[in-house]
Amino acid sequence: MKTSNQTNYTEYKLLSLPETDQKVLEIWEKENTFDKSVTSREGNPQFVFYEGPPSANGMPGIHHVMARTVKDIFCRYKTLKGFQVKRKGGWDTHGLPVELQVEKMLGITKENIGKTITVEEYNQACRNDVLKFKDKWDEITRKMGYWVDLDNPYITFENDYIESVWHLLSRLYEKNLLYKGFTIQPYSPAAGTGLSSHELNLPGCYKEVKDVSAVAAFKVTRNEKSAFLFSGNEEDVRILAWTTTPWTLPSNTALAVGAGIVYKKLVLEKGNPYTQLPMSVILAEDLIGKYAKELGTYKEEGSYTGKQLAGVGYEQLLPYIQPEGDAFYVVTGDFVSTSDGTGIVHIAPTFGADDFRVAKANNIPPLMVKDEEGKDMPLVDKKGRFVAGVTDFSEEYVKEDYLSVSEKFAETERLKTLPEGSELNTLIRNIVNRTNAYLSVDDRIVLKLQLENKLFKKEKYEHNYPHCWRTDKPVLYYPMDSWFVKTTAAKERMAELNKTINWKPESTGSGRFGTWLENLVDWNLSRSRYWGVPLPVWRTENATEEICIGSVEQLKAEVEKAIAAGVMENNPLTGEFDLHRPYVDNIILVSSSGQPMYREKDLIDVWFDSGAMPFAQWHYPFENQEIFRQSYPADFIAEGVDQTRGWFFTLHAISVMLEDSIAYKNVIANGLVLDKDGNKMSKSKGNVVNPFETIDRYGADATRWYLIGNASPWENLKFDLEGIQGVQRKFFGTLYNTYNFFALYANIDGFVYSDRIPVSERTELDRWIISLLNTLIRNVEKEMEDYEPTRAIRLIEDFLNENLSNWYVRLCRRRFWKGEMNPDKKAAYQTLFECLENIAVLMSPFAPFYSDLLYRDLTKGESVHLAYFPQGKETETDSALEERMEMAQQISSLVHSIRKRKEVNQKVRQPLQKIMIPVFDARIEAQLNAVKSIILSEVNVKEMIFLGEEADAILVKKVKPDFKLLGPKLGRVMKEFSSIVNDFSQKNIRELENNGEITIRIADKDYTLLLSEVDIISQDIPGWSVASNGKFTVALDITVTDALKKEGIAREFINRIQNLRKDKDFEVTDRVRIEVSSNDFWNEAIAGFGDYICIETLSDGMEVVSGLTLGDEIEVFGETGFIQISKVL
RNA sequence: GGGCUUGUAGCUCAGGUGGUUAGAGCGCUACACUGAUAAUGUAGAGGUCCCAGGUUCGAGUCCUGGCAGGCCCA
Repeated sequence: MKTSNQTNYTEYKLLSLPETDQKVLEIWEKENTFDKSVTSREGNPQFVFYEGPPSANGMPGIHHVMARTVKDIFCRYKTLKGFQVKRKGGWDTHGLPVELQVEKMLGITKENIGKTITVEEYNQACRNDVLKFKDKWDEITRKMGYWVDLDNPYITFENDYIESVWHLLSRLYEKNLLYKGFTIQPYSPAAGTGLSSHELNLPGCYKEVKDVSAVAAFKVTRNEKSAFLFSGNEEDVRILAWTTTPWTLPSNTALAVGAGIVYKKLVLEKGNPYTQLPMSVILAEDLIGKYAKELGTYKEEGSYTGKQLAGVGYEQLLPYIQPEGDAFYVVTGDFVSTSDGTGIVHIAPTFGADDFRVAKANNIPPLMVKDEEGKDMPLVDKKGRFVAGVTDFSEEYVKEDYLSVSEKFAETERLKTLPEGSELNTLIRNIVNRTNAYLSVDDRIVLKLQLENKLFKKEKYEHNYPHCWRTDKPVLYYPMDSWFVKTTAAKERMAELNKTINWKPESTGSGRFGTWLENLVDWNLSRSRYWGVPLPVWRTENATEEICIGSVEQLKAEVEKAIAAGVMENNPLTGEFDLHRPYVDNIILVSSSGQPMYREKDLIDVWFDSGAMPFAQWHYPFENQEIFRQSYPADFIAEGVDQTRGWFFTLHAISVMLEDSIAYKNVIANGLVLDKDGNKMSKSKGNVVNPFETIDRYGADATRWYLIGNASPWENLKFDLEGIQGVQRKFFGTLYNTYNFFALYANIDGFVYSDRIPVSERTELDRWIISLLNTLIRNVEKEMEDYEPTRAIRLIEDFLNENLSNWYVRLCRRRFWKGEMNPDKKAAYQTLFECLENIAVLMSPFAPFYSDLLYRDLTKGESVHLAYFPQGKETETDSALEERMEMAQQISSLVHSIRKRKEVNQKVRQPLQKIMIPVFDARIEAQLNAVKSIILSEVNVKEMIFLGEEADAILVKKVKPDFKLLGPKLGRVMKEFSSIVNDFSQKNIRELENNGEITIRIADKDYTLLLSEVDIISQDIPGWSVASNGKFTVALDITVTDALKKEGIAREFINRIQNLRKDKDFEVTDRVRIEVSSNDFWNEAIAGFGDYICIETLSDGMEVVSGLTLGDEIEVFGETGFIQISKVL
């Protein structure tokens, strides 16, 4: 009897993943495991990972756990593979969200900055606030097991970081890739400020408003380009374009059509609906119905695609100001649709982003005038008023909402007394006097069009329009000064290099990112805010001279020059200084001609900050040049798919433009984490998952495993806590049980892993699971190299659950608990040990805590995270063995299904005599023979018989046509053919088998079916209980002979005795004596199988005692009696 | 409106290059097992593969067009 007070392998009472987390975290901290995982790879090739910096001014969410799990998995995996993986952490600290949060906290708006609070105080508040939740972030980082170096992170607000960013900007500047231009942006004339897209997305910004809309009729100029539009000599052909902002019509310089849209020319019988002057109109075919009333009766004369119309010129609609350059013709634009309007869009490049873009692409100039300083400005000033040149409406607000009540009153009075002299004035006077109400500029412009035969339709139109959240007044889209990075200059190169990046999923790279690159516009860097990296450009007031600063050193020198020139008094860059506003704004430099230069007030887009991190995290090029070169570009990055146009883009753009290189070789763009019903998580819905609670409750490993295992990271994840519970139970529970099973018996037997038994000397089952293990190792490696973590996880799960636990351990159980230590037992221990050890390594990137505990429990050595990824050995892989074990599983399953049929109803405990399997293939027969004993013991049957040719006659067979072979050969008669084959009689089948072919006649045509073109399976064996799964057919002999019955009874006894041992809390190793009351029903069975029962139940003896009434009452096949079990001391 | 993406069992997901019984897990039902036992096994029920066309002898898979959800952008 084996006694063992040494416990080599820790046994556990229950599985608690949160406790495991705690325990392992303590060990990691004590042993500096993370450090070691990096230092132990010193001198090995590097795997370069870039951390996309999170912003610590908000709490971490479950989606951050998702993103960071993805990052962590590959860094740990590559460490296992022997790479050195340094992971420098980082914090993103600038940007609008920070500012807005601070403003909310302080109860101020942007207007207060510089007034009730100084820029200095404001920025200090931002600096204090931005790392507010750093502790929480550090905590989640630690708890989730994300290994990243948080001791030396890069922080984007630090001077060193900013200096590197400046350096990059100055290099762009030197390459002429940084310039000042303008772009159309939302602008609030009432507030006098531009609005960010974020501000436009504030709730309540978009409002339903009623504006006057007009369909204007643009008169086509008759020339060779437009000749095809004209039929009569005097025809007046007009292009109809719709607008909801008539005030932009004086700025019109083009008309846009959709290249693929079909347009019609209609000759109107009654002419212009307002003036009745003869007119033909052009509009989209799809929209003709909308204007039935205005069109009246008409004759359709021409049909053209937008493409054909492109290039046709027209007369300027409202010729107040002339453009500089060639304007007033039709162009195509991809944004044109036929969902409303006329299918033709009026283009005012100064007041619409699409307009600006399409005009620029077609070299059409915007309508501009010169301001007092001689600079270009649009026809509307920054207060929202027309310039003087728009004579009819000079200095009038373009939107009624911009007028105050008193202004509106004064204007109304003015309109009532407009001087006579024009038809328009008279009309306006009359209307205003009649209604005694203000008449908007839009209304009056429409009136003017109407009088001039240029209006086709007007109506009040209700639509959604953005409003300024401060003033509640409508926003204008207005050209604003901005600094740009000329990304268009590198567009092709970016697209080209993008093709060398391995994107997961591929479609994000080629689709979302690729098409974005194809349609790239210049990168607008400017932000008119306070907390961010200041644009390092200083300019003279007349903008003739400027300098872009690329280092602190350079700035110091320039300041010294300025001091020498008397522009500045002292140098603020000595001692401690800050490169933020307002300090840099106070620096005035001097130009080479001696004029003072002031800093351009803009901050740069925070996305530039983060995109600069490959350089700036090392304070490159001012320090760490060597380190930078070694860690550029990155091998791997991962962030949410929402970063496609964010970080993924800015990294790529900066790298391509400055280094002509990609910034990252592999990138995973992970999807969103939604709630379990597929809704976006939001505070207002109250469906936000708290990652701290989740991890505390289920453990980091189960959470990580679930996040990755449920679906590929780039799919959206419907996050369901029940899913984590499932992972906990199914995977970790099984693993824990398997380990505990091993530990229990290994401790009893005093097993210690040593002297590896060659796999070739182990049993079939051992060799099988080792073979699968090696296959698993290779496949996990393949998936991980392919950045497919989900597939890898599923492979591990499948191996553990289906193969190791459900088959290997279950079938091998008795090898572990029977008898003394012997080579077979040792082989079983070694095999199970090897499986568990390798699982620990394979799973460690995903479940870093439990895997480490398991690994340490098994090996008594160092952390699993210092281990190396195992070799998937071909020599220990045996695909024939894997195949035949699968056959064994299938056949066992078939036998089980027969046993439990109602008409059979024989539990597995009842031994049965034989199964028969029809086999016509020698190879398969050999395969089955090799696993025969496994099948027999699994299904508790004594013999397995193969029915070969000799039994041919009694088998009922079925023929299955091979569609893949026959389809191409037969073509359209395939269907009929297969139904004939399916209906083959046994005689037909025999003929096919004997002759190797058979002739089938369909529609007077003969077809030859070859034996090789069908699968023959035996479907039934008359008189037997049979089951078939398409591949195998199994017959079970269900006759229970007397001898089998006795053996069944013996096994019932074993069962009862084991139960009682358990009930009585006997130790697994305790030996017992048994007495059973005498009963004719079972005495013979006990006599015949007594030794067997004793061996199975660790009994020293079993006696039948007449009239025994001591012990426990038992029942076997309906017969009752008593059994007494006593421990042998 | 555009780009990308998803739609397969009640739920979460698999389903190279088209091939005739469409799979797994969870859940459900039934049964078995009882020295892995707060575990385990087996079987069963459950599907217009979002819809409509098309290509094909044959479509969950390929093509076209819709519908619905999601993300990003305008």
